[in-house]
Amino acid sequence: MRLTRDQVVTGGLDLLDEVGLDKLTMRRLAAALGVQNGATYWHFPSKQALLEAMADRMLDGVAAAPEPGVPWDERITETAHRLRRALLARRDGARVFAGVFFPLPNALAYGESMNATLREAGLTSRDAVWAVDALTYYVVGHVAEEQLAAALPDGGRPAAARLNAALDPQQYPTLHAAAGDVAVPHPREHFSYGLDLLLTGIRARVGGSTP
Amino acid sequence: MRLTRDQVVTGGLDLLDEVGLDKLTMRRLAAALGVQNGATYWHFPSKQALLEAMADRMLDGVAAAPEPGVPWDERITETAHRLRRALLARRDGARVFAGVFFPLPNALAYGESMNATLREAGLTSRDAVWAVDALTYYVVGHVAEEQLAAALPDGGRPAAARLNAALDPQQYPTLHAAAGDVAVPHPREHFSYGLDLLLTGIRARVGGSTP
DNA sequence: CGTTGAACTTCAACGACGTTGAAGTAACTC
DNA sequence: GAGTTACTTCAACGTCGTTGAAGTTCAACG
Repeated sequence: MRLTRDQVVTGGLDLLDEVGLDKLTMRRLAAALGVQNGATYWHFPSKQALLEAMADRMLDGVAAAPEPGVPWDERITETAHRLRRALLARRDGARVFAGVFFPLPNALAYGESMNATLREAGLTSRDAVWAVDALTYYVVGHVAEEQLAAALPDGGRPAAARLNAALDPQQYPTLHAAAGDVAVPHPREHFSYGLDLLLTGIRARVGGSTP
Repeated sequence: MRLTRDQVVTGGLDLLDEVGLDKLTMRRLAAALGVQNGATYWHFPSKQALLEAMADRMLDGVAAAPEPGVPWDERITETAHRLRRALLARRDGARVFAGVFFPLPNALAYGESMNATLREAGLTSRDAVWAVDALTYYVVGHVAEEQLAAALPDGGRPAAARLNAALDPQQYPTLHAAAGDVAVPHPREHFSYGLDLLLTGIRARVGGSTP
């Protein structure tokens, strides 16, 4: 059976879901594809190149088709949520994405969509680029932590216990008091809160001077 | 010559500066410490445990001693900049920090400092925790990218050329137009911009209703 | 001082990993 | 059907994190 480049990417993503990024191995991938070890190296020069292709595949459909009547801040919110869902859809998706350096087509399309929306809203070129950066760092960081928590053993019980044991009320009074809020039961609300902080900041830049 | 736990951590950080995270190896570390391969495993059960200790060491002094007269938003800004400088001070510092799961003493002290300041400012317990999360994701993400760019070969020239080649003006018009802003010459200003977006958002939550 | 037990190191190995290259096999082209 | 390209197999190289048994150093105690 011959392999396709696309089959390798798909197999990589399926294997990622199954075993996680740490156990995602070229040998394991070859085995999952029913092929010998070196075979994937015909389609990708290195594991890193494969991971980049996987990352870009994950971002399929994240770039928003600009809907006409929707205000800019809702479009930003929608795209940020789309990116979050795309990363969340695959095990360790955020870590895979964060490990990729070069901007690939879907990532560029995402950046272009965000950037264009912010330019329309009235930001300068420089401010738009920087605002997209801030938004993206936030989304990726948040999802990475979501997925980390999801991957903890026993639903995070031992980790939570270890944290509570470390939270000495003398040294860390407000954290100790907030322990119930740290064990997050509402990830989507949590995500939206930080996203809204950024959006409020951007709105202030838009509403102010437009030189 | 006997080893100390602290010597291993210090040696690890020095080696990190010298060779970077990818080439930071237990064997190389042992060699740098003038010791045989297995020796470090007496002081740390695993490489991950050593990395956690290194990460916490990096955060020494980041938690702000609460200065009396300074308003809350300036204290947040100051602490965020301190975290950035601490991560920036070591090669791949942000990546090392991001790879650590459990909150260690200095990380907890940082969280407590941020959280306490936001509680004083008037945020609810839940909002304070979530706002600290957003701030921290932003700082770590930003520094990770700063250090990634700093580690590019030839000062990033080939990477910038590759990016410009990929930035088709038809598909990515606003990104293409902003190409000059993407090659960031002012990292500190860039950092402050995103940080101010978040602070503006937090100020709006503080100034509004305080139920 | 001499001995004992703990603290620490050495040494050799295990299994797994990414990657490579020579040799083989299948598929398309003419 | 011959030849070339496309792809796979197979065996290996070097490196990695980690382990465990055996050795060494050191401090404390009798």
